[in-house]
Amino acid sequence: MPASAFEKIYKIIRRIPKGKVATYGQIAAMAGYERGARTVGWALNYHSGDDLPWHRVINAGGKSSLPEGRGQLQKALLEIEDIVFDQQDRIDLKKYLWNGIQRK
DNA sequence: CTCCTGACGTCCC
DNA sequence: CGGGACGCCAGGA
Repeated sequence: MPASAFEKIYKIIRRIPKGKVATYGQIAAMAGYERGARTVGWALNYHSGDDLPWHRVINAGGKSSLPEGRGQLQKALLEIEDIVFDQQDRIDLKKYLWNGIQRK
């Protein structure tokens, strides 16, 4: 039982399959907060655990919003998941964006 | 109760 | 194309 909105967000993020990525807005929309993209990021920042594939969460620009420090870590983790970055350190959302939003 | 902040998104200039 | 500002939700002081 989702005691807080975080629970829902965490749950959704955990549903992200390997090799796929999701944007804050997308997750927010799936959680029911289409305009609460910030809340998603805030939840992740507040959360501290390895059970959450936070590295699969990126911004609408297909890039990590984190500082270089965590950004580097995130990039490394994503590369391990078969995700590639372009010269601009951006991810090809057309190929790696999680289509779980369709909940097919 | 009010003000501020935050791993975003989108519009406006 | 780049930068600035507002809006969104939730929590902490």
